[in-house]
Amino acid sequence: MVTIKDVAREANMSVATVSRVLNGSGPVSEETGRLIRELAGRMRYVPHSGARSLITSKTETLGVLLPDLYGEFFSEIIRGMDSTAQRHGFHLLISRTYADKHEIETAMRAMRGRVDGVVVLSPDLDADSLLNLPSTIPVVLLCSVAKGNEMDSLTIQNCRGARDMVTHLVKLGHRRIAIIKGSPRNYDATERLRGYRMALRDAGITPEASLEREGDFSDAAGYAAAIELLAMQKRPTAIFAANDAMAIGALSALRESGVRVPEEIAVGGFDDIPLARYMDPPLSSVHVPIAELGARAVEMLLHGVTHKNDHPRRRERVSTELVIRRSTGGESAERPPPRTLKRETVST
Amino acid sequence: MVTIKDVAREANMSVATVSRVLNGSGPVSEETGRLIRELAGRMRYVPHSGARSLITSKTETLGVLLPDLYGEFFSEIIRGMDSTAQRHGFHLLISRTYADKHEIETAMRAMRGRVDGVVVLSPDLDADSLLNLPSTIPVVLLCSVAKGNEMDSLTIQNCRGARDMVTHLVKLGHRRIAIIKGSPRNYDATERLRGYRMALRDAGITPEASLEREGDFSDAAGYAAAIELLAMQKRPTAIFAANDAMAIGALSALRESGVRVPEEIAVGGFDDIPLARYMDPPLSSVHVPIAELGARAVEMLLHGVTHKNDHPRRRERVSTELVIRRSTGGESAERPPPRTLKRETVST
DNA sequence: AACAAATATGTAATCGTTTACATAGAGGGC
DNA sequence: GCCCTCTATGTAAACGATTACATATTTGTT
Repeated sequence: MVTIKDVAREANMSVATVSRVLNGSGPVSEETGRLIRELAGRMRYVPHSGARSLITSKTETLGVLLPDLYGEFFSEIIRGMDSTAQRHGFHLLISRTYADKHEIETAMRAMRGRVDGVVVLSPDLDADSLLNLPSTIPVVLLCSVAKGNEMDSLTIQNCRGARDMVTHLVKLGHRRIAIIKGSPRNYDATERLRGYRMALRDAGITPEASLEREGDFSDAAGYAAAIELLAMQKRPTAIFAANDAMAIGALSALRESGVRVPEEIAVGGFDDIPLARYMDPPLSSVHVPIAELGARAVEMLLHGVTHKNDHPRRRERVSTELVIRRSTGGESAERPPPRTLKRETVST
Repeated sequence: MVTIKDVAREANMSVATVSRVLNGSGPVSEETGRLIRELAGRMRYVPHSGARSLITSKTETLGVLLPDLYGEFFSEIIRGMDSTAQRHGFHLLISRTYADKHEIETAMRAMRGRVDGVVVLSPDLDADSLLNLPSTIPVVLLCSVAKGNEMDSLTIQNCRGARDMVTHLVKLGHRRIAIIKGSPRNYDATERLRGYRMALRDAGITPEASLEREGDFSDAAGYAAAIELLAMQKRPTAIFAANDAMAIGALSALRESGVRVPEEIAVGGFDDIPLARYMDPPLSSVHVPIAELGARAVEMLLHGVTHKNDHPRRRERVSTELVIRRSTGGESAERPPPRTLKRETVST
């Protein structure tokens, strides 16, 4: 593997000069510059980033700690992060962890010397507390807000989004609106529940415990909860699932039970995953700009990395948008399946 | 940031001893070992991996070069890679590129000194040729087979999978079976086309150009192709889409046109993405074990990395499996939406 | 003509590790 | 008591870059 020394020898120059040419630091004669650049190219010299980061104490790499989550959310958030990072010349070191304190801590240490900063996605409410340990590198906390500590955080406008959806249902005349909740330990889930209750109160409706069903963001949970709701004497006329996966599970339960959506029961989800529009009926949801979330997290992190000294900690929130389709029967329903997709879906 | 020197000073020992303790190399007294380990833990010492990799010339990191692809495929393959890598104590450095020669090459160099090996997912047939440059580190080529060079490759059993699906359609009595193709520059697409033709020939049917429609793996393309097929005087009785996204697009075109599936036209896809089973009717497809694909790629790469000297190049292929649901009306149709999902879908 | 300033280049220290080699004391066999 | 072999530790040289400082050459000012 060719090193800077090899190039220097070949060019009859010192390594310092080569380094200066390649980094554009310090003065060099035009001729020397050309020679060395040409030589370096021909010899396929690429600086060893480990060596470089050792002396500059910069790695130009950002760490990403993600819980073991699946599907569209994962890929979208990485896309947002990577494109932003790449635009700034940074790489992404990705690590999946279980969202538990110990694992996160282990992963954090493993990143030492490899990254200039870390984005931690920690929807598990417990996990954030340990993160209070003063980290030596900048950290951005995603989908969770750490209590009174020293890192940036970025969250989804969960409460507002849920409130919008439920208010939408209320406007359609629904009074008995059920919710299929997420895990009580999940930050997003608790916020969405808060928004649900808020919207009901806004409408003068008293939240009712029997209409709040446990769930865990899985489609199986959505299915089970829907079955339970159907068994009630006083059925709800609308169901708000705290995420689309559960909404889809619920839809399939309703279909099996011969319940018409939205005529007998309206269904709304949260996330607006791509398949939402392909459901039958197409699922109304709360759109979350996932890639944007990732992009913004990296931007915040990069600011922390480059302005380490003066970087005021921030708490931001990306906004959501209500997307009305046929599953809630709203008047302004979106047209049936769109012909063009913003983004191409590539199979393999 | 605490270094090995700090620990050594605190322990009144030389850095060599500390290094030996922490790496379990060389002999140390039990007492010294305990002392240093305890101290290192308390001081939160973590070795600087850059420095370490400089001297050992190992990074314990694998690079992953992915085209800008979306959705489930991306996250699943990363999952498979990461879990395997983690099990071997390796990290993943992920970079998205456009699948073009220049970009791939740039990304490859940027990885120099950062990784011990690279997995390159290069479905674009052109891109593989440049990869022939003798890379200094091991490379595993995914979803593409490089011509007569020196890297491992791992592909999907595309041809066989497509053949199985089409044969299944033939067995149901179909004779006029259309295909919605992928890009002719895409390796998976061309192989699936090959499988389609093979199955037809096996059944004594002559492939017909008018039944082979262009597509690009996007749902929009599937929709458009289906519309075209419906406009033919002699409509096909079955459609095989080269991936699920196009199959879903086709389904929605058929629904809009009031064509019953599978009674009037049967539809089969490829990939078996998670939403396939939620379609109406549930979509028959060819299951691709995506996570496994990623896992196997990393395994091959790790073998190349650790047995650098004697590592015979291999060409492997992961097998697919036909999944019959209602969209092809096969007799042994899978039961309606499964109640439990192997993997939990977490929203955020 | 002399000297300062600017330009081009080289020398060597440094970053945080690992590790080959050196050293020193302890134990054992004769 | 001598030598050999362990065991435990220290010393210092790498690894491949960057960069402060030194040096030599050129240019410009007076």
